[in-house]
Amino acid sequence: MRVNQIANEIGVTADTVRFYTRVGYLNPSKNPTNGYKEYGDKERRLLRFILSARQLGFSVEDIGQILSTAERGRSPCPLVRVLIQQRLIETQKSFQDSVQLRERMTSAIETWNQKPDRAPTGEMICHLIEEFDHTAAAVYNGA
Amino acid sequence: MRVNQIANEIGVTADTVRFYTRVGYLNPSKNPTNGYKEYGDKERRLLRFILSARQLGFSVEDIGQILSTAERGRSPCPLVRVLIQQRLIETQKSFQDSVQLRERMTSAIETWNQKPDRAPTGEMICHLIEEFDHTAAAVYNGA
DNA sequence: ACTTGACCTGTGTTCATGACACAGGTTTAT
DNA sequence: ATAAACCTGTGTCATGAACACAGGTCAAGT
Repeated sequence: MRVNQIANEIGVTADTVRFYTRVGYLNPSKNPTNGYKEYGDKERRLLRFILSARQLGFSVEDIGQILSTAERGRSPCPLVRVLIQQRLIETQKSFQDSVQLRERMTSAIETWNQKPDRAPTGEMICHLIEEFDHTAAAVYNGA
Repeated sequence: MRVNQIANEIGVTADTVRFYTRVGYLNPSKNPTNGYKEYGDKERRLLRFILSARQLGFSVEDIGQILSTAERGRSPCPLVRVLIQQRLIETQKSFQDSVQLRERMTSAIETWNQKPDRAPTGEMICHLIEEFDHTAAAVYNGA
């Protein structure tokens, strides 16, 4: 099985398979006649596992730790339970960041509907952006 | 004004100031005796503008376009109105991604509370992750 | 046997946005 | 003068792949 075959079978791009190979999580054998990498059952199982873990928000490095724990025959489950808590916190944060950014953006768009375009001056580059920031700061300060 | 002074005054790190200098948005003069960069009023205004725009979700490249439009004396406002719509779409997407990931994560954590740790086998690396993925796929398929 | 063209491969590079490392210069205190 | 503390610019690193590209392979046609 070569890189494109396994990629198609699992439903990812060849570049993704190459990436996980490059970082050492997949260890295909090498066809000596042409140097092509040969992926087998073990790699298929590993790749599926990697994708499942990615779906759950584990980082590529997390997965490396999980895999190497398992390789040593130890249960990776305790580590997995710890790591997902950390990743959940990060996800909450990126969720909150997205919410707040979205609020700022929609608020700006609405405000800008009432405002004209204006050429830049020595003081202002884009009055929409600069004035909105003042407004937002004022709101934030409770003014 | 040197890099740390302007950075402290505006409330960012010196590395951030260096970054915007490197990409050419800030053009400090150079002290010929020691090679240090000298930031002045113009750079302070520019830096503030850059940060305001970043707060609104514009990418660094967006800001480059906005700045170069303004430099040519043209109003950047129409561009700004277009760009923020595009960035808003991306923000919505990252918001949705965060929500869905969070759901998967919390659902996994809850499920895992009922499950024991287990050592890896030839078939399984981490039964928590692999079994959760089956479950999730089944739910998704309406089973 | 040979050639053409289509497809495939591995390796190196790029993306975004700063943070970090580091060798050397500068300022302050002694 | 000297030592310590601090500052500077430049170069590299980080994520998780996607992309570029030179060359290899393989089937079809001649």
